[in-house]
Amino acid sequence: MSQLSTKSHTEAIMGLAGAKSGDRGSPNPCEACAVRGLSVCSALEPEDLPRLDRIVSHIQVSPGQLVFLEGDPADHLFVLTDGCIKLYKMLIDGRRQITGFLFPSDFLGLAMRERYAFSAEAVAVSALCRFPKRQLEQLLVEIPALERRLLGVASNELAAAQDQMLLLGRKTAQEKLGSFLHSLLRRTAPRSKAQDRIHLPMSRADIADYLGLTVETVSRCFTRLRKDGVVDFTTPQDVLIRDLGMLSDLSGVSDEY
Amino acid sequence: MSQLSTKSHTEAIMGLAGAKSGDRGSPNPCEACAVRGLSVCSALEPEDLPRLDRIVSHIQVSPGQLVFLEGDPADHLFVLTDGCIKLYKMLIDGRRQITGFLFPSDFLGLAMRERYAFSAEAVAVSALCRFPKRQLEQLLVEIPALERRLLGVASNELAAAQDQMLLLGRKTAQEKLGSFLHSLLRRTAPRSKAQDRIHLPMSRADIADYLGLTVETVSRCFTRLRKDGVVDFTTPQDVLIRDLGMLSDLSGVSDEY
DNA sequence: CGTATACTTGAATTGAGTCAATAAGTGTGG
DNA sequence: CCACACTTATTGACTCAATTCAAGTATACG
Repeated sequence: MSQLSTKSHTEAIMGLAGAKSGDRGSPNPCEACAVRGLSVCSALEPEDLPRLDRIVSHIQVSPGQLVFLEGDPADHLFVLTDGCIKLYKMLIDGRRQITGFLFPSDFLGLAMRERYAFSAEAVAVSALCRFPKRQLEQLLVEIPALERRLLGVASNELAAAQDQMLLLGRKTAQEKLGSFLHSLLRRTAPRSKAQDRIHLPMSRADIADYLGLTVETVSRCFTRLRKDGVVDFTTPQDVLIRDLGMLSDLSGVSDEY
Repeated sequence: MSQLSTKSHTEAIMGLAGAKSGDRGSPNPCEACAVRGLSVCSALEPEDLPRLDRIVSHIQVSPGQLVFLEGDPADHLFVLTDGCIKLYKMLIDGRRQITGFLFPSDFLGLAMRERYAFSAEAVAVSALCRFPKRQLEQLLVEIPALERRLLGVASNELAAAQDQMLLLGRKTAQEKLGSFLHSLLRRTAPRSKAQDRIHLPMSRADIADYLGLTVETVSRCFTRLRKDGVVDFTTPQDVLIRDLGMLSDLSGVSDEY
């Protein structure tokens, strides 16, 4: 288990990244980006997009592949354009806490100083835009709107982190699962056709490590939610929400202001 | 328990704040501020300080008094200059999770959009500088270094939030207490005379709600740490670190990179 | 088609919680 | 200064939600 070694693993991806970047025919891919309007990039005026194109490269990662490892020099920032990424921290004995799942348009790389504070690993086949930190920092100076936007993203992430602390510290296993499904629904439903269906790209073990539980408890709680008529499973990865009211009650948060 | 009402409680303090602000003799108190070099204000050049003085007011809060309540309109940002503040979120049934303790020089008010995402309440008699959000945002536009600094603060807080998620989701009660003492030592020792003593301004109940435990478990774990020779208590609020090595081991984090 | 992997289910165990009592401070007023 | 009430912290006995250990079942894959 060399997961916590301080050796940089970012290089492993860089070759792939270069290849992928070179493959692209379009001279300004940012303009055609599917998540542009949703991500931090929306802070840019159309005429500024080429400046982003100049410093961006594109990488792809397969399930289980690392984007970076906790402790690696934090040389790059990312925007996830497709797939799903998990972020996690580990204790020396292997206990793991997943601190977040990223979905398309999410920004990656805020919680860092000189080195990444957590590891990032692909859950599904994923595509990311990669920005060299130095060059992006230069852009921040030139485009204040981008920095403002980044502060907004950080603010949202901090609020989400506090919700997760409330979940981890004070909710029951059943409530944790309910909250998890509820927040996934809010994040992914807008971009999906079926408003009452959730696809779970991550394993039960990932869900357990995100909620501070074990796989067995996750499985048991899912079964109970199914028996109570709150949800149903087409496959273990595909959830149908049958009673949104009950799910909201379980998640413990009355409603958003 | 009207703790979660959406009515603003900020007004209760504003009268006090005005009085306190008026009391001050100095025309530019920021210049003489004890925590200036440590807080976000250090991003300002000396010649910019008067601009901060123009929009700042000073408030004081007693233990148990609210600075603001979750859901209040987020009209102000703060810098803690003295004392200790706890931040928390609650579930409808009263379960509480403290998401952080603030100490002098800490910034308050990042995790918010239109409304505060958590409540802030004084643990000890505390003094804060209060900045109207609109006016501070204007300053951010004019002083890019301030915005850069704020992004750095947000980055640090996000990293701390992830450490706390690891603690809440995966550490044992004993490890939680060890980590808590260890991080308090790192935060407050540099500013204190005794490098091996920690003062705990918060109650056992606050510590429990911060670590996702009960008061009884906190008490039992403290007793065990004492019996194991890791710490000793002069009073229930004053801890003497007797074996820093053991404490570090317990906290589970090998070391900082 | 066999084998590894992921998920589910059951039985036994346990770490932390709940309930209850005691002890130690803290402050108030006589 | 002491007696009283009140809050905070500690300790003990018992309980339980979630974990651990152990099968079993389904699903994907070479």
